[in-house]
Amino acid sequence: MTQPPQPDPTRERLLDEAERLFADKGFAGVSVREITAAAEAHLSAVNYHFGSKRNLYLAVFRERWLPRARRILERLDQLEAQGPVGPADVVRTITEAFFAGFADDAERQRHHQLIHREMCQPGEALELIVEEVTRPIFLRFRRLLLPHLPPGVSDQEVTLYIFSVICQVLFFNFGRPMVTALTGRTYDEQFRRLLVEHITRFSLRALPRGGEEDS
Amino acid sequence: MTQPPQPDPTRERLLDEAERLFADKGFAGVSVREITAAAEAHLSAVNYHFGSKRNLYLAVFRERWLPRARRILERLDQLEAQGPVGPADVVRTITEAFFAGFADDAERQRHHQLIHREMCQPGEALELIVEEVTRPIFLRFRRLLLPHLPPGVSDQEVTLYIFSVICQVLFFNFGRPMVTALTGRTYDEQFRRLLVEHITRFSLRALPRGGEEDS
DNA sequence: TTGACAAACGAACATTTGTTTGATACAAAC
DNA sequence: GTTTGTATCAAACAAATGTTCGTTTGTCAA
Repeated sequence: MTQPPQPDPTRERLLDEAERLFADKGFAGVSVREITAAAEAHLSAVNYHFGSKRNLYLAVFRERWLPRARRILERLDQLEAQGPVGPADVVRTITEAFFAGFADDAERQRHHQLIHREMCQPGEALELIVEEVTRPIFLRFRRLLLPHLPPGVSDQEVTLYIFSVICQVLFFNFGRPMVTALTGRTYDEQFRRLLVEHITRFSLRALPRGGEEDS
Repeated sequence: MTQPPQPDPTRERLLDEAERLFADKGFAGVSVREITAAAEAHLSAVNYHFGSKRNLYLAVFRERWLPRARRILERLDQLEAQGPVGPADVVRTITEAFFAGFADDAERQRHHQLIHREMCQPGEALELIVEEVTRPIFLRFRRLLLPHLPPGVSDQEVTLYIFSVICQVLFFNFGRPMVTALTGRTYDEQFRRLLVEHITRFSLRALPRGGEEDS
């Protein structure tokens, strides 16, 4: 009674294992045979279900990555729906969404590794991401923030501010190996809370204050 | 009279083209044949001079990437040598070093793409980078910053602060495709100056002020 | 001339690569 | 039963992969 939505088990398994392996080793670093073996599917299953290896890669973004990213977007919509909120709520919500808005630690890691790789080597997937996720996040962020900014702040300044907030969230997620190497700390629940706290406070202190802008 | 240092032309050409191609397409995305063709060298030249493809990759980091990164380090040493400086000078110097401390735009792009890829998929090269570059930068940054921080600030807080500054510098460099897609701006001289200005002001406003720390 | 050495070369090695083809199993529809 | 469509399978394809081998070339020293 609880399994009506099982459209195509092997197709789903292929997507799962492909996402895991693509995140781990990149597109060129994984072979179709490796994927099909991990998914316990036949070698030709990839070309049968997706047409080509590259199409499978794009399908991972369309059918796995984007839906997850849209959940982050929804959090901002929920925040916006509940009436006027302070800048602290805005920054904290978006930061927490990136750090806690996933099923488990492995999923969050895969998610960020995938976009990280795509930013390394911009392809068709990055256009999808920018238009469907990044730009909407920017729009909402800006809309939520504007009421709390002094009148003198330019659009450009707001854009750069948002970049500086988002880039921290991204970095502390996909720069994990470096953060761990330099701090010696593992990404346990406690450390994640600390990071959210830090990014929020840091970004709030840096909020454009207006009046001091010249040169 | 101007070419005494030419130890091994083809070896140098291999390193040059390998760096360019590895930065562009990643380790697995480039073939030895592609590298040797670009360097106008023989196919077996890679194995002759470096032993293997992976050794060539590591040689790129050791003989190209690290020396360049050390020049950034030297800028901090010069700043430290010239006596007491304010936090604005510290942040601005390190930011400018990452944005302007390269021969040309292509070199800066390659440089950041290489480390970006290595952070994506940590390998032997990342250990080199962390120990030889990242950690020393952190140490100098901390040393230069400490005199200007209120007494209540913890070591951990300083570490996270430095991360948040550095990650902006890195992001605006290797997140270029996304920044361009969202702002529509190209990375010309004017925009780079604007970014340095933004990161500096943003980071200075966010400087830990002490006294407000609890919970 | 001879010897020694580093570099480049041509050619091949055995794997691995993504993709294609044709046959087979199996279900539901007619 | 027959047909139809979907999924899986074995097998093979041509192309590309990293690496190795033996030879040749050029250069400097004895």
